[in-house]
Amino acid sequence: MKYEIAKNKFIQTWGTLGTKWGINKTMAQIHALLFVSKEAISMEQIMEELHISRGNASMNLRALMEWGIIYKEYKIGERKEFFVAEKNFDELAVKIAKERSKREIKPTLKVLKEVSQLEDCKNDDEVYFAKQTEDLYQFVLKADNMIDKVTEYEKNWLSRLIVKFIK
Amino acid sequence: MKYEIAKNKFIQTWGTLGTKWGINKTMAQIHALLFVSKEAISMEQIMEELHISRGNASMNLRALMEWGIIYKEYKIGERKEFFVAEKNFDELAVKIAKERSKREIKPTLKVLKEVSQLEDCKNDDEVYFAKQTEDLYQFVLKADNMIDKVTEYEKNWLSRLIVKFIK
DNA sequence: CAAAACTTTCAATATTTACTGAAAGTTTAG
DNA sequence: CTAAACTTTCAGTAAATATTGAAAGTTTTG
Repeated sequence: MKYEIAKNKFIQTWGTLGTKWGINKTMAQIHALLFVSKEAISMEQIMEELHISRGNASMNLRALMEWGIIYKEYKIGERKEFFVAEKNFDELAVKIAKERSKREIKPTLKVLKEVSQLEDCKNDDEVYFAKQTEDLYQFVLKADNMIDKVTEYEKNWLSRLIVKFIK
Repeated sequence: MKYEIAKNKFIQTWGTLGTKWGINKTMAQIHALLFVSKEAISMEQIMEELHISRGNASMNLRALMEWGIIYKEYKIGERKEFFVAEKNFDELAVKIAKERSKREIKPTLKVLKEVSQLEDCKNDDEVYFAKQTEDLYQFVLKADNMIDKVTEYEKNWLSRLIVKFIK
């Protein structure tokens, strides 16, 4: 496959994958572009390569920086800002996992805890609801704690996890 | 909190969480409703509780069955179909993980492999692209294999994983 | 076999989500 | 200080996605 075709295909595929996981297409595409770029690139270049507007580029670059998976870089003698992606895979996975935990899992846990504490469980339906939500709370909590634990201080956590599990 | 309020809040929250992970709101809400219901419930009841149309209910029930996380049930003397959710947490997590792997990860792996095989890498950019996509392929492959491995025959895999990791 | 009881389909429509682009904001250079 | 170079914001619009509802399909019953 030719470079231009391959690069474009990669960017499109990563964008599509993003949408299926609740990440907007442009955000995923910008990440893909930076991820395969050896050099830091400017907003101008991003707009051009992805055919997107200045506003779109600006907003999604900010979002990616908030996720901590791309960084700003300054070149001497240049006024413009340039961007680079986090290139370490474990670091990337850790940051995504932590951010999603913070944004989505933890708020959900809070609600699960709330709703599982019913005032008074008169009938079977109420007892069952309380039990199911309580159990779900415990399960999600356990999974989320594992994310915290595994990603906190570990480098190469994925490899270590695999080794440990296979044993 | 009162039962009706709590139940509604749980359904809404689960629906919202779904949308953030690329699952449509109604699908997640139907799942939530069935998940906290002791008895199997009919399409009619689902439509009523969630205020959705017949078509919407029908399509999302089918989707949930394709994911293997809800089941049809028949009651004697009743013409209607009733539905129940998978209530085992490990089973639920396994099915979701496998389905997402099949639908999203494996197709992505295929593309990653393709694009990493560049015809000829003349310049630095091309070499870098090939390296990054190849490394990404390996990383995603490793993660996906772990999902396969962990979910294939194991019961209580999450607990076992935690125990193994903490050791 | 016909009608009743139920489910599925899908074109039209509504809703949600993302994107644009021009104006406003900010920083740097001279 | 102010003009140039650049970035951000956000109201309006476009695109993507989900939902409706009525018609078509299917199964069961008498």
